[in-house]
Amino acid sequence: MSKDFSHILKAKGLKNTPTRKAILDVFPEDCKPINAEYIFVKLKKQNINLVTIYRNLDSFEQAGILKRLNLNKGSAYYELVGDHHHHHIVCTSCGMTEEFGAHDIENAINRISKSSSFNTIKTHSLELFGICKKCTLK
Amino acid sequence: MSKDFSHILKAKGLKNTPTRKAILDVFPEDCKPINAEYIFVKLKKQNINLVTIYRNLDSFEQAGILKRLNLNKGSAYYELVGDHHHHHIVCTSCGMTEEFGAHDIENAINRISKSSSFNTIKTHSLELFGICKKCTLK
DNA sequence: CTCCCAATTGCAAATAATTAACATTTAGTA
DNA sequence: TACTAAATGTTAATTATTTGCAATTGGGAG
Repeated sequence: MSKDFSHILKAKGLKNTPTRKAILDVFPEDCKPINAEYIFVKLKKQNINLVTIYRNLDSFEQAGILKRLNLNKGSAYYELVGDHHHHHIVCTSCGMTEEFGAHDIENAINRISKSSSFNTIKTHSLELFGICKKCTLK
Repeated sequence: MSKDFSHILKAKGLKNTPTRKAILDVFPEDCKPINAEYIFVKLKKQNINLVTIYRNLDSFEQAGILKRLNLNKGSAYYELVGDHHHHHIVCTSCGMTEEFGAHDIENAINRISKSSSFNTIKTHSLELFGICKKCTLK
């Protein structure tokens, strides 16, 4: 039961192609971040070109459907823009990620945005890096 | 009048080579982040190989002399690890960066680190992205 | 002070991630 | 149904970074 993106695409002036539907359907509801290669492998039966995936990830980010993350993993990871804003903790050993959200951090970021010399702050990225429990035991 | 890194290198078990001194001397005192290419160009008279720069940036990061940043710029930027912990606001139009620091954010991050399922949090990254005043006027 | 060796560097080539150019196809409207 | 801008496929180029290996060198042992 995956989300229907057709009306969102239309609203953003993007055509509703089978390829786009397939790519968006790969994104897990739980917001787990994935990269272009992951989508490519998942859809290899459908013979979708990797270049097309890159282009669409970019379009979807512009359209506000996806958020691009900096997880220090060598490639760009994306997640669905959901209703709850959150950030990630990344295990630098196994790559596992976990979400967190915190109102006080968002409030502080908003305050800093206002006091900066920038006119507009569009987005921010916040990631924590460490070693998860499983990797600590190894 | 640049900082003397020789004793820091020794303490970290790294040899004190002219190449390393030259690379570290390129880093501005004001913590402005720079990338490998920037160092390469600055030192082109000294004919230092770009590969050597990459290798040393990595060594210096391991040694805690440099911090690697995710500024969404396509290449990795580094800055000297100074006494004052801070973060960056990046202009997505011209690339200009500005620093900021905030105790409440650091406190919140420490609290989240403790409440996460991770055993150890080693580092974090926080960046704001927006449009600086100059670029807004264009 | 000299020798030695692991660490460092240079060089060439390989990888990995992403983007560009251009021809072909197709969604969605007229 | 026909048309056109947008989307896709294909191939090749670019950019950032890493790897393997041979040559060099910093800095301690003797």
